[in-house]
Order: sequence, then C-alpha cells, then structure tokens
Amino acid sequence: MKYWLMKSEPVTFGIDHLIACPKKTDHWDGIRNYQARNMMRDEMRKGDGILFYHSNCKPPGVVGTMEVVKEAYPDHTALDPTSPYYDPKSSEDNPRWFMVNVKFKTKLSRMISLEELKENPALSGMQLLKPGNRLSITPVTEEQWHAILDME
DNA sequence: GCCAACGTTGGC
DNA sequence: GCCAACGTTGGC
Repeated sequence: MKYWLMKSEPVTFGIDHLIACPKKTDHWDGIRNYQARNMMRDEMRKGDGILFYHSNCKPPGVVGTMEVVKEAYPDHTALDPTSPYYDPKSSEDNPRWFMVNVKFKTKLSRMISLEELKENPALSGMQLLKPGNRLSITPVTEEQWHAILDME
C-alpha cells in the first residue's frame, strides 16, 4: 500500500465538500497534468492512503485523510464541452484523462499548515516541499505519512 | 496581484 | 526535435 497527497482548493472542493457527498465518497476529476495522471493511473491502488491538502488559501495545509476506493477510470468531464475541464483531444475510445474515487477517512482536529510541514526535519525530503513543485498529486512515504499525522 | 517555476503549444 | 511564447499553479 502506498501513500499520497492530493491538493484541492477549498473554495472549489474542500474536505467539507467531500464529507457532504453520499457515502462521503466522490470522484477526483479535473487532473490535467500528465505526471499526476500517470501516478494516478499506474500506481494508485485501492486502499492507498491520501492526505487531503488545501491549496491556494490562507494558510495552505493538510486537513484530513482519504482512501482510494476505486482505481483509475476515464474522467468523463474531459468529454463534456460545458465542463471547465473539457479537452477536445480526449475521446471515449481513447480517453486521455483519468480519475479515481476517494472516500473520506478523517478530518484533523486542526490543520497542519505548510509552514509547519516545512519546519519538520522529518519531512525535508517531501516532494510537496520541493521548490517549484506544482503537482496536484505527489507520493508520500510511510515515514512522512506518520510524521505528518503525529503533528496533529 | 505578483511572479517563479514549470508544462504545453506550435511554428519552423 | 528545438525553442520561444504563452498559460497555469500556488505561495507569498
């Protein structure tokens, strides 16, 4: 089993949106970056743990955990011309973009902010903290996973 | 709102 | 296949 961190803007889709979903489960659509897609499609497996990260807000940080409940399948929003995620180069026969289903697991009693993550020496190698990292999905090691949750 | 760091696009 | 122009992300 692997661990991941997934970013989302709380204004658009925050952890409370996920909690409000039926069965606290939703599809993670809108990934339009090949690196992120490949990780999701090729490496993400049912049962993997995911840190829910709020980005583009004040402050940004980890707010909870999720679990992969359905492995990658075509992202239908890419085929919908009215969707902001529409991609005319994707098709039903040859889907370009994929998504997974995630289920809410826990909400932290407080946010572990980006600033705190940076201050924790155990997390110095985290991909999220590398300069210029913009990937919305990044792998997390088991050690990092526990180190972050221990900060709660 | 600025801007650094990328990723993508398209002309050649 | 190169690379300049452009678009996006996301912290600050």
